[in-house]
Amino acid sequence: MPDLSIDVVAKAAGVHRSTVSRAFSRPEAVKSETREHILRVAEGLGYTMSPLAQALRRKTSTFIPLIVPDITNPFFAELAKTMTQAADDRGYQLLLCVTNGDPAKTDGYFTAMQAMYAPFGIVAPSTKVDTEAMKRFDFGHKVVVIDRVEGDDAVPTVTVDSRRGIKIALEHLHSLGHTSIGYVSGIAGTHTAQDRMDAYLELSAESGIAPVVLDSGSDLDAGTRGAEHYLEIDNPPTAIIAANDMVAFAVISALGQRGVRVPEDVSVIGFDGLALGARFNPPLTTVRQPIADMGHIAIELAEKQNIDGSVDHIVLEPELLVRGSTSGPRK
Amino acid sequence: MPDLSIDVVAKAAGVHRSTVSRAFSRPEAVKSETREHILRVAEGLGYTMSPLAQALRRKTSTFIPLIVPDITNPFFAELAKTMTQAADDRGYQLLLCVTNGDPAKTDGYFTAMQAMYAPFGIVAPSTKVDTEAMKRFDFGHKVVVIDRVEGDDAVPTVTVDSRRGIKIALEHLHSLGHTSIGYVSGIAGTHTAQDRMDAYLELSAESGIAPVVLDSGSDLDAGTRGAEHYLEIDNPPTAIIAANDMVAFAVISALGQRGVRVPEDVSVIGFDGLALGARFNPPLTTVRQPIADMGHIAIELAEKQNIDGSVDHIVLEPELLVRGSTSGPRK
DNA sequence: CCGATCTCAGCAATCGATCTCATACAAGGG
DNA sequence: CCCTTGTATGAGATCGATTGCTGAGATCGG
Repeated sequence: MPDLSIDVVAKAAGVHRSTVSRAFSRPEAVKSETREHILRVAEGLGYTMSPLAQALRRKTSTFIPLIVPDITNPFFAELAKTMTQAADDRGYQLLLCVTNGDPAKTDGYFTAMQAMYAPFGIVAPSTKVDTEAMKRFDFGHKVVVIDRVEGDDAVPTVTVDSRRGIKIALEHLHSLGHTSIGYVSGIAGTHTAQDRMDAYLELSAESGIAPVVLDSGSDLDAGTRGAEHYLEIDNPPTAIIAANDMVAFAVISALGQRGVRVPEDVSVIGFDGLALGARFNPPLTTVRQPIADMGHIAIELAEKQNIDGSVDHIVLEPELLVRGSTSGPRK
Repeated sequence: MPDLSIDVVAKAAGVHRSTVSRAFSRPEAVKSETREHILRVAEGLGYTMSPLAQALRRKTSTFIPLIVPDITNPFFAELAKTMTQAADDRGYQLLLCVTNGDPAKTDGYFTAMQAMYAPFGIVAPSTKVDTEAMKRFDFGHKVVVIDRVEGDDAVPTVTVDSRRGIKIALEHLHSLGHTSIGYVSGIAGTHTAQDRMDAYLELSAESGIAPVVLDSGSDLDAGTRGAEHYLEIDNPPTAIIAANDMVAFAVISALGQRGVRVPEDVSVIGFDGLALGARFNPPLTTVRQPIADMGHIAIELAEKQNIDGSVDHIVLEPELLVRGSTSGPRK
């Protein structure tokens, strides 16, 4: 196949390459008759503009990186999915970047994103470290973060109201009759994880209930340890809040292996609202984050900032999703 | 920040830009003394080469697209994870492309990959359609497929031996004492899904057992329907093979909601070996695919083809992963 | 009928690198 | 001492697009 450059099309259409360029990217600048002819010729040749050359010349592209720590984590996978959609709804191409928790890679992606002239990027951080990496780059390229960011109001963020989410979970459990409610922490390091934990502690205190933190670890084994801890307690709670759905899965699994049944013996509620939860055994009751909205909003925020320089911090409302992992306490 | 082009570095180092270029990409072509000086200067300036400009000029890049139908599916997520690693072990940058099952998007990614001068691409197809899309592009850009491909030996592939996997599952179940073993199909359309189903049917026939296909549907609800079907049968099988782990999850979940317990009432075995399975309730016994190997091999195959034009078809061995979802039949 | 205004398309420089070719200088052979 | 050979760097065209500037015609009012 002969390389399809703009010049080839220009020759075929009998015009200059600048005209072809304009036909594509500035339709009003070329007589509509000519334009249509060019477009037709291009179509016939199967021509598409080189995003590379375009980006190089324009010093701006439509590549927008989404930086996530671990695509294997369904939360990020769902985020990636909806963001892909949201991105190309607006004519962007999402580039999924997975750091696997390696800060060096985050750095790499940031410089790559500069080099690719990305107009902006989205970061879903696993740790607070990531946001520090951002500071090492003086960003003409803007970034929006899907999490809360401490001490740096200059970066737009979108989060779900952690406190509200925990409150919803607590209320649900209370209404079911639970009075002793434990907590298993999720991946540490993120602000949201911290916020959820804090909310649990505060809210418990407020309602005069002694908090029972079964595990505050940072890894996926928190669930297993939480379950073990649960068994060691003399008067174990009748319900458990897990910091996120993945932890909830792990808790239920570990509990199950030790003969504790959910929700018969103990209720478990998660936080995230993963689609996967519906197919868990039992289907997971959880606090749903509007993941799809978060994706769209993140992109809107980025665009808005690009245009008028405004920096917003959007906080979304979570909602309760009752499925099968919670019920009244065993009497 | 002043735009960091190769010329800036060249000036700063007091050499011509060609020398800088060579210092980076053809180290042996420049006096080591000069080279080190240039590298030092570049380092100090925080300079990195523009992958865009590089690709444009070289007509080849290190971007390699991985095209998957659905990143939300943990199989593809795990594949993506290991391939990211495998890719940049070899100096490539993996670009994750999600089609969401939309063939039009697949096309889009193919043309994008041409435009980006990707040296090759990896496709993990959801349907046979994808491979047809490939034919519409005459590929100077080569593709390797993670699946079997029908009637087109020209494209390298890597797969797991489906028949062997099903056989392993069957043998495991037999050894546990099961004689009536049902099957729930997975996502249809892929060759592997077809192969697994065929293998089940043939192998059952060979051992003189009547196959019981609980569902042969193509979507994620196959699990639910399979469970319903299971309940309607007079003499239901004592074990079920699910075409993949996700379906196994769904089956177990649906069964659980209907009061059927796994493995007490019925054993269930999956196919994939997802990490998630270890945290399911109960932990899923499954036939493990060496996903990480598949990723590495896919890239090797692509490179090999690029070099000597060879087209290989690698078939990997699956292995049994016994966890908690299988046990002897209830007597 | 003429100059002013407006459209529309061509020209050429440019983005940041690569690569072929040419040049400069050093070393080695006869 | 001159010519060959080789090594190390510089010059400049090029990849595929964009864009400010220029000029050719068309339109229009007086």
